[in-house]
Amino acid sequence: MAAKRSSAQSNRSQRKSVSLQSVQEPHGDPPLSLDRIVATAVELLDAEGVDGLKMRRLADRLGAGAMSLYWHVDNKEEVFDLALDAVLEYRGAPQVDEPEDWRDEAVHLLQDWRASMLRHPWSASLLSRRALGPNILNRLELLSKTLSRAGVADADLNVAIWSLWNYVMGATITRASFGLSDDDRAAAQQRLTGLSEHYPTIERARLLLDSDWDGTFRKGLDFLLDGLSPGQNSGSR
Amino acid sequence: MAAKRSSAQSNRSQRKSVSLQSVQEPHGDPPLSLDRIVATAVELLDAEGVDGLKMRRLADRLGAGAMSLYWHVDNKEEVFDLALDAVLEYRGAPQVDEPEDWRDEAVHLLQDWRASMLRHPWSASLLSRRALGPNILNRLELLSKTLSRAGVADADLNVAIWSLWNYVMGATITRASFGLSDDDRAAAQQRLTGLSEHYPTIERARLLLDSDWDGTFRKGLDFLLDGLSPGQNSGSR
DNA sequence: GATTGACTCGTACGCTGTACGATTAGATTG
DNA sequence: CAATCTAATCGTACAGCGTACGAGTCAATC
Repeated sequence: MAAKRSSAQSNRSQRKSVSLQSVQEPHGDPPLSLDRIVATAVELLDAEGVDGLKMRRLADRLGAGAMSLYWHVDNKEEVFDLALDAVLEYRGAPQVDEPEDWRDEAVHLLQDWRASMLRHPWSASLLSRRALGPNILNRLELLSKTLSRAGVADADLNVAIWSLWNYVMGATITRASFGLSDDDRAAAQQRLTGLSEHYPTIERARLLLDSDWDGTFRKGLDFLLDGLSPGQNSGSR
Repeated sequence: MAAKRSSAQSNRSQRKSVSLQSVQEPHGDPPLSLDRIVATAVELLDAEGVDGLKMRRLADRLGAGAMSLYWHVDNKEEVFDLALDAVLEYRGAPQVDEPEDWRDEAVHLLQDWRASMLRHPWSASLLSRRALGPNILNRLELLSKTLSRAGVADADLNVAIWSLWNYVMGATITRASFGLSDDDRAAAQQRLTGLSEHYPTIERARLLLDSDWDGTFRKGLDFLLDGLSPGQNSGSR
């Protein structure tokens, strides 16, 4: 009998980030591993949402017993944390050292961030946990570097990063929680029409109705970047 | 025996908004009511967090049997939705019709929004549910009206509202999930110092460390408002 | 007095996360 | 070779959860 390794290695920050790519066995039941567990958890979350992830079901999908998971993982919470970070791996081109347009670079970084999360809508609702996995930190570092190279002073970097982060996270959560499906839009329409008398301005703005979410996100992002770069020529680009 | 009224009235959008104020009985066990249930749920959430809210405990606090709650409420989810909206009631002065500085008004509205949620940190983690309660809608309407009176064209209103909403929600969730306590900050410090080699720019920005959250929020908000009001004089104010 | 409808609640069920300890298989050691 | 150790798996069991169901209470109405 061995002492569960959990406490010995539950130092999660040290554990190398889990990749979703590398797990592709042809058939049979390959041995359990953290990578397989996380990859399957992401599958399950994609298919059934946050409430659909149960330890027994996860184990079933892996062809394993439920309790076998606990050798690799401390508890269910950790599965969530790992799944969230796994989904946030950045697969973009490594930054070059040429100046390039920093603004394009920042926009691309942030749009990709949002898109990655919207591909797995459950990830937005997990954001409230204080999990700074390596992939999140990596994205933050890339963003910081971009802004820094753009000439943002170290003293202002904090504000700039947080503003952009906040905007992206808010937009993503909002987008993920309001429907991606047409049914949801219909429901929203239904909800709002009855109340237009109490909320006339909301109705005038056509809030929530036939919105171009991606375009709205982009426009707002540009506004924010305009504000953040007072020196630049803040055209609408 | 009566048919549960649930389905008949679970038309939540019609139900008048629940107030936290009005529930103050000296002692004894006043009869159950939706107001009391929601108010007590908020208490319990404040004290124990999201995971601390169990139907049995909620009922205990109310001096009632667990199943009695289900006469007033469809399920636990609805308790969450109602608690979230209850906490978002706006207690500010009703808007006057004088012009006033629209920018100050908007800033005040958004700061109050954030502050209201930070007073109940669990509320941030509930944001991912698509619950547009009356109090949220009311705040959105106020914000819309302010922007509209400031001269924002109806066509741009949608973007403006969502940008501000996204920013505020992102900031609030981030602030609520990263620590309010000193222990949390110490932990963050601990986490980051080991990794400074991998994330040098993050460290230079002193991200997450001894940050003035309120000030950062305010500054970023100003940047966003600068971007949103291209016509105005976009001073640092 | 009988009936009704609003409201309360005890019991029970299915499901959850996971503690505990037995079991196995492979490597290491004498 | 046998003995021992370590990593990994999993069956069983338990406490706690949300809530379905139906019986119970009480005031208002006929």
